[in-house]
Amino acid sequence: MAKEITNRSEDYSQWYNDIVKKAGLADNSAVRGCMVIKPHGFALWENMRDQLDRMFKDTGHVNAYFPIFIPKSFLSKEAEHVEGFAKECAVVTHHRLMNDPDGKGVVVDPSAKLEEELIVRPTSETIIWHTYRDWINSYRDLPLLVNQWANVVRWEMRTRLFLRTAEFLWQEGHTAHATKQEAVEETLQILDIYAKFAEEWMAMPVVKGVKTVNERFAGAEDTYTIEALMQDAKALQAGTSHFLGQNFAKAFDVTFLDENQKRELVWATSWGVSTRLIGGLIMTHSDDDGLVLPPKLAPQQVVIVPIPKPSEEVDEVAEKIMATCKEKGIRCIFDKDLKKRPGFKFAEYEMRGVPVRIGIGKRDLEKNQVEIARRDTKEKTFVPIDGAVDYIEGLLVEIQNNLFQKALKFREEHTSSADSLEEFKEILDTKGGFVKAHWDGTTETELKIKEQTKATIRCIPLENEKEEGVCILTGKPSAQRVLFARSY
RNA sequence: CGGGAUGUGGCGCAGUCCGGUAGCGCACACGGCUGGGGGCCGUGUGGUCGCAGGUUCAAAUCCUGUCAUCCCGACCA
Repeated sequence: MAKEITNRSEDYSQWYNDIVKKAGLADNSAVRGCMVIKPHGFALWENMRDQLDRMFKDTGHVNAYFPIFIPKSFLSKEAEHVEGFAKECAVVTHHRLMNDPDGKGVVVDPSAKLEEELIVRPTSETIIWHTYRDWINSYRDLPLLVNQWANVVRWEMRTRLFLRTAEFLWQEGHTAHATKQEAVEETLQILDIYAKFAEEWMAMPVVKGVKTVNERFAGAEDTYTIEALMQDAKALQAGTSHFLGQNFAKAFDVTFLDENQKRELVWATSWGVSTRLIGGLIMTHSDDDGLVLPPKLAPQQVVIVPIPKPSEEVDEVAEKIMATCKEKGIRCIFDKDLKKRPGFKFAEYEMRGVPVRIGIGKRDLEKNQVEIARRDTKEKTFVPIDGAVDYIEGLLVEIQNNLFQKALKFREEHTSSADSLEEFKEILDTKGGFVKAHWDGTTETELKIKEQTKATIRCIPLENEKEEGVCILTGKPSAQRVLFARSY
């Protein structure tokens, strides 16, 4: 098969592409900028989706579904919002095809032009707030806590599998509240859910913070973010939660009567994470042998490989282990494929990121043991058959923790402080990563720093210590350091 | 959208400069030998050379256009 993966040190981008393709996560498609998510990649997404969905439901949210098409006029209602997306919208202009009168194929029927063009949703704020106007009349209708799992389209110039595609899958939550405080609390609650999911499920450490004016979502009052650091020391925005104030309530005239019979505008939030998380997952843990997956999200947690091939004795033990795994809720498969040899299978499952591999051969059975190999460290050990599943149960937890600790250590080693622009540039050009530095709080300075260094302010961390200092560019006073990095 | 590179069986590539009717490795099929980290030998299947025009007796090769992918930049989740 000779499926070689480019080394990270050689060409990081190519390494990433190789992992995506050779681990069977996704392929490019016939449509520019769009990808085919393959079964292995989709199974991963399903696990992520299911867990997030549980977390949303546990905090009182419900799912709904809104149309993929948005009337063009809706996007004109909130000026700032539309400005953020206008450049990357797909537009539907016609609703019928016809046979080409000149010969082969089909052409757009010019007589089927739409009265009003439809925009393929880049995000659903507008159509949802148009709908909320009908749903909300009284304070008794609030809060309204709705999420949807959907695809969206943003016509990107430059795409990369999972990280930035023209069409992607995501969830978008849209909530309406009676008070500002409640909406702000909702925004932060979701940020906490995202952070918890990233750290406890993806084993990907994140920094929670608030975006600068320049970096925040079009139409939001505040954008909160979770920022992760990839293995090439570039930052990845992994999820955002927006406090929208009353901007959409005003634009779509969504009001309610409060307890005092007074008509008030509602307060809003929106928040989302996307298939981009899969890109983050890959770049946080994987190595030169392929994908590395955290056990909690891995489609298959354990694979049993018979050595050198299935036999009655081996099968019996394997089936027993499978059954015990199933009882314990461990996802386990047994590869009985006769056409592939063990060495091939080892390489293949390493490529696909299966956290634990069990090898069972005649020699093991004689000693009443199996060989257990872990994907994260490549360590192998022999364990008595009877205790194998218990051992694996503990091992999966250990792998999950190890991946998180390893990633955390990497982030800590790649988080620096800079007190001058020279030092700042020096760090970015050598080790990269997050750089904590003082900033005078203006967009102008932020843009100048970006121009000179290609680094942007990823966020102002929420758990930030106050520290007096001076801006590394202008020397003006600053009350705290902010987090800079070059990013995806 | 700017700059650079690349499109040749499923995958990776050679052939292109200097035009003569397509080749290698892997994969795949069949047979045999094997068997604890991507096996070996043999026999085979599979390609209108990204697409569309043009030049020519003749085009993978030369010319024009176009599409796609990758890398770098601007923009964004």
